[in-house]
Amino acid sequence: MVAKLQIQLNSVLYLRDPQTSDLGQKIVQESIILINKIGFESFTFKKLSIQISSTEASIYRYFENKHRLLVYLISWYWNYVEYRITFETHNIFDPVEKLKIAIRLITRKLENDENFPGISESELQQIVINESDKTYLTKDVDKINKEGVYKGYKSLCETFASYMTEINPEFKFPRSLSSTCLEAAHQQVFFAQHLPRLTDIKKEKDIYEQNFQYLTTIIFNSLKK
Amino acid sequence: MVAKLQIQLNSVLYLRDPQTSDLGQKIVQESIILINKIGFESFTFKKLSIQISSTEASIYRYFENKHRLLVYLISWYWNYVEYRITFETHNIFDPVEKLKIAIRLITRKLENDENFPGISESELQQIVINESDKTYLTKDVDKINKEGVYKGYKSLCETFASYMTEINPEFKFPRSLSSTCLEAAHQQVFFAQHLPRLTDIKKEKDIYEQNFQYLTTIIFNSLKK
DNA sequence: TCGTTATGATAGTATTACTATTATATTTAA
DNA sequence: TTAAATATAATAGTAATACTATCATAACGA
Repeated sequence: MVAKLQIQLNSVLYLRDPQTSDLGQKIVQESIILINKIGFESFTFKKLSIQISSTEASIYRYFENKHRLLVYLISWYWNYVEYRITFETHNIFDPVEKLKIAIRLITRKLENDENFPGISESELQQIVINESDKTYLTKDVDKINKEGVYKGYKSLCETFASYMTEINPEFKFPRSLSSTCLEAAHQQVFFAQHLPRLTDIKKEKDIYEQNFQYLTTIIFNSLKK
Repeated sequence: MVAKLQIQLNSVLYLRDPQTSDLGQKIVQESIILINKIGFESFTFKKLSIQISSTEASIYRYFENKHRLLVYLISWYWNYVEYRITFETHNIFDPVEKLKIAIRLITRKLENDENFPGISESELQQIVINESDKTYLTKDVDKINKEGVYKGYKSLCETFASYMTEINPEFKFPRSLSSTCLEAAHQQVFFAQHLPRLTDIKKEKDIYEQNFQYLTTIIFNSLKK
């Protein structure tokens, strides 16, 4: 591939676009590593600034606060997943096939993608597993939702729902089933890693394959007429 | 009913049992109201102490920190739900019936239960919707899990799973489907309230009835042989 | 080269999440 | 009934957090 790709994100997600400067890219890159390492609660701009040999004030010029930075990262991830789905389902017309590809993509262990240097997709995926729900589980969901912050996730959810409706137009809960499964896709991995009694997925075997089997089972059974 | 009931919780959930003193009960009661009002992130022991005309230090004698208090509240809730399921399924032997009763109980809007004065079940249910995932989405899940903090939730999950296995012993994912649905039960309400494009449940109609229909559909379809 | 913009350096503030100490009130046990 | 134990209140203190503000300097672009 020759052309450079870039995930274009809604400008409400940042104060200054981190993709346009060295410091910005460093903030994104290193925040992924640091959040993964110490967890979002313990993560602070102060600690990050030390990591990247910059200052708190400089980071605040890019992101309003650490929650916004998390939303930015998670949003990048969902946009990336949707781009991958679009790419992989191109020229495929059977909705069952398309849905399977999409399920595979949300359950697969991500490898780092050379098309997007500076972002470690595999580490980012772990952040999605551990922290993504915190993007919306906040008292000001409504406020930041109005700004359009969750567009990427909604769009992905609608993509899934549209495949489901194609498969069975009578099915009454395509969006609910999509959001439930998008959530389950990372939740089940979290449970396998930390609370094994809440899942049948065994971390000794291939978590991702089992998760794919699980989601395929419930989705296609639910869609049966 | 004459006998007084009490939900007996694992003693690792508190430093001093709040059910044994006036102050303790006030802490629990008012924390439910305050967390609901301002959200868990903004909630502090300082603010709570003002609300109940006590002091921060006194609250710290009951709970190690605010996260533990949240875990206590959510744990109380799941234990309560399991008690209700046990009660309502008593003398019922058809697993399909039992599962339906259980689904009804996790999707129903709770009314305040006179058997447990001092706890507003309806407000607590809203906390479950908004904050419950934060009990385990923390860097020290493994540590506090070892202490047995999540026993109530696991037990409830296993109850659901056991009904599923009774219905279809070949079904491979009873625990996963149970945890997915327990999570979906509050997630879908949250989405209906704040991110409607992620769900088919409309907040204009009866959220709880729709949610019951949704979960019943996917559970029983998934369990079909 | 002048003006704009980005970054760094430094300082400051209110709040948070505790811990510690002491005084006082209440309960219980001998 | 009195002494001892226990619970709570009152107060103070600390390190860290989540910012905001100011100013100097470096780099960059027209």
